[in-house]
Amino acid sequence: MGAKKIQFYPLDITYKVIEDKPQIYIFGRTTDSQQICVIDPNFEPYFYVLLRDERDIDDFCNKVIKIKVEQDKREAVVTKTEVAEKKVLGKNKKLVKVFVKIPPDVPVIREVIKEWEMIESINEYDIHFTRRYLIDKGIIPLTLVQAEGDFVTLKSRVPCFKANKIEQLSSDSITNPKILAFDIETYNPAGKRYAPEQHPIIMLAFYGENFKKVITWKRFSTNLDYIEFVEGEAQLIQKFKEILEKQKPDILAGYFSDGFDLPYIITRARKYDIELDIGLDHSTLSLKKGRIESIQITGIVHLDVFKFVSKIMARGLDTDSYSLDNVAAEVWGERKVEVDLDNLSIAWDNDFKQLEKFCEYNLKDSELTYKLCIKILPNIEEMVKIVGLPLFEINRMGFSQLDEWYIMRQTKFFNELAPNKPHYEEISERRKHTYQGAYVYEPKPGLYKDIVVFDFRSLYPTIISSHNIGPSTLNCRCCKDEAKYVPTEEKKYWFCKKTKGFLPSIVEDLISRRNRIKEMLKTKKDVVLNARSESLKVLANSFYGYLGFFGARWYCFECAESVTAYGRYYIHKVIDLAKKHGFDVLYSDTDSIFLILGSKKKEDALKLVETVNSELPGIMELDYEGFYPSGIFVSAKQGEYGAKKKYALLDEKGVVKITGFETVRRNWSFIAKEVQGEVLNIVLKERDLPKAVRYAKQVIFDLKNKKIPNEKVVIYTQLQKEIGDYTSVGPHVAVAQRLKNKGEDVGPGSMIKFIVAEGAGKIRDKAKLPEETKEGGYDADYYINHQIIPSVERIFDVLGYKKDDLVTADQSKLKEFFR
DNA sequence: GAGCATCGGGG
DNA sequence: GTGTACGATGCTC
Repeated sequence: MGAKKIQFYPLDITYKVIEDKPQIYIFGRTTDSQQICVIDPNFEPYFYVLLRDERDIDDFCNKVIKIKVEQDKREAVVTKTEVAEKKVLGKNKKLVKVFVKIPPDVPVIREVIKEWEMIESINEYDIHFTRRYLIDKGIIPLTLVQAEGDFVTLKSRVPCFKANKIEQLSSDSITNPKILAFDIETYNPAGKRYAPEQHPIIMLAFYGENFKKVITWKRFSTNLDYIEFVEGEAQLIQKFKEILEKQKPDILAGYFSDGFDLPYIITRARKYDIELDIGLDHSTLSLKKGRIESIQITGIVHLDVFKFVSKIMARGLDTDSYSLDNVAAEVWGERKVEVDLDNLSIAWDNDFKQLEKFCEYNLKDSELTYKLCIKILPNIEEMVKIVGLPLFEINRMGFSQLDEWYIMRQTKFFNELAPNKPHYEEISERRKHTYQGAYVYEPKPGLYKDIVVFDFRSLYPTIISSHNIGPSTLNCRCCKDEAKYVPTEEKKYWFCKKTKGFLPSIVEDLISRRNRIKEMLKTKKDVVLNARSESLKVLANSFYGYLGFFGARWYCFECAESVTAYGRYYIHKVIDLAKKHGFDVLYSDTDSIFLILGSKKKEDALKLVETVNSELPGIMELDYEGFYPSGIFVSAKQGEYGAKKKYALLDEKGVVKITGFETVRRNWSFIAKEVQGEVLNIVLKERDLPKAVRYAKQVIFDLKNKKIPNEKVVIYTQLQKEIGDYTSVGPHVAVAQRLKNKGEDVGPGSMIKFIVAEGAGKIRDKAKLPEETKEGGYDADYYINHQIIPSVERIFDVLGYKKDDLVTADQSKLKEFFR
């Protein structure tokens, strides 16, 4: 045994229990590009126990080793105990490391000892076995690992190698993992809910390097060679399996495929009793009960591109919709094939010639998904290498989780014991706890020109690092006498000056690593380094949020409160300096400051940044963010609480950037969205206020005179549950009820279209189906008062125009406001 | 003003 | 899963 050595890049990891022993399975590619599964049978599950009194350790070990719990014809036992030393909130403590046979024994044994009097706490009992393995072995997915052992024969789609030794070899990364993107189209008659139980998959597209394919099962004549016809849906699903088997991708990419494509395929496959045993270990895809969160394929990394885009990249994108179409358009200006999907089902039933176009559409979606995947993969990969968890998991994590698991990995190097996750009562307790947040300098609502914007580079991380903020350094005894208090209102916190804390060390390291990379990036452009820098930034910037996140293991309310206190302190410093230099401060929020240039020049603003930076301590730095020729600041809802983050800016390229306006969602009528966008455009680009007012008034006038086509006033709302289950009946529920009475199939998921029509009573009484409503039959007053006015009210409010002024036909008022 | 309902992504 | 929890916002009562 142990004769052979192989080197490989891990892609996916799982474990199996075989003969009452856990075995780690690591799937990856060898250095010569062969798929492989490396099995490590030598890792044991364990957890830690901290006793109230260290003198009880022997006693505890003697007791715990005797535990036997019968369960499912097997026995959960403690196999051994070890004494370990670790830091618990900065203090060295002796702990007992309790080993069990298989991972599911951990909760069983924990249940037995939970109430023991001598126990202070039980820790690290809820760490998934594979994650535990990666951390303890120091293995980083996607980078070079060496295993010693021998090949074994097992039921598997790839060669298996049993390792008796395994180690991280270097940080060399996998190159060109094979990516296959896919997308399905389903039969979905217009307005009907998605019903995977009823409606078939009619098209399936794949896209990869040198690979394009669309499978469909109604024949039509075509010259497109990538279209392949099969006999029916069952064969289409078989093709799905076949193609995966032949192509052997490392990564299968989809867009919202956790939530749609794969669950749909699974549901349909079940109908035909097709076993979706596509896992490299022949494991079958299945749906778990309840809310589907993710779908994992053993050995093949299923990436849901949408998840990463919407969770991690979201802030870097301007689009407020993360649809494939919008995201692709923003990332590189490419759009989907334009088709009306409502016609797909019609074409499927009647007009086969039309289907070719839908195949092109289908392929294009998978192509966009593929390209998007290529685009974001460096970012996910770098995050994988920094946090140290598998691609599949990193793909689906949010900021707090990424931070938490980054910290978890660091515990090994700092020899820290991980605190437990909070339980129900603790969470609700934490949720109640609030503290003073960031400073906001309220803007005076209005239309402005020549605005310069500055912001602090990584304000909160630099504060955490330079003030040593963390749970273990909070109000330390050693600095009590000469404490330098955090500038909170009551001076109640200080942080240790003598010993660097665990968390601040981590943040400092993140920042300095990033700075080194940024230095390198100055001399050469590099996609990977850039992605690494971005990942480090994301982790560092999320730290403050993590400290105050109710679900965090390293939650520290006092720390979060201190971070914002320092933040307010520093931003005030800048504001004071700006004023001293004669600038008018327009707006400031958290770490950014908007100044009005007035008679000054851009150069003066740049000079101010320099001056500020020369006076800031350490690594803290103010950046020049940009110049905007025009901007409108809008007051928030009537309340006194000012206009928080509600503004639209016109940048130097003529692009309007909107921040904080009520997200115009699909349950707004088209006309409301249209009016809001157009009014902002006129105001910012043309600065022609009378024109904006005229335009809005015209629309209102047109509504009154029923000149707006019905299609622009349709509101779309989705039914979420059975009609009978509603306690409060909204307009769409009332409409749905009538549809049902007519014998239509409506239920959870149905998209209800309605128009608020003329008539008496509540809105729900007036809600009518579009086809029931004659052209112009809508309730103009409703649309004016509940759709148009709310969408532009605040904008006009700023310009000194009240909503009544919009509704009255009196034009004389205009002159008053716009001379 | 609380609490219930919906959106999002996908066809 | 060595498992608990989406987050934000609007509408109705």
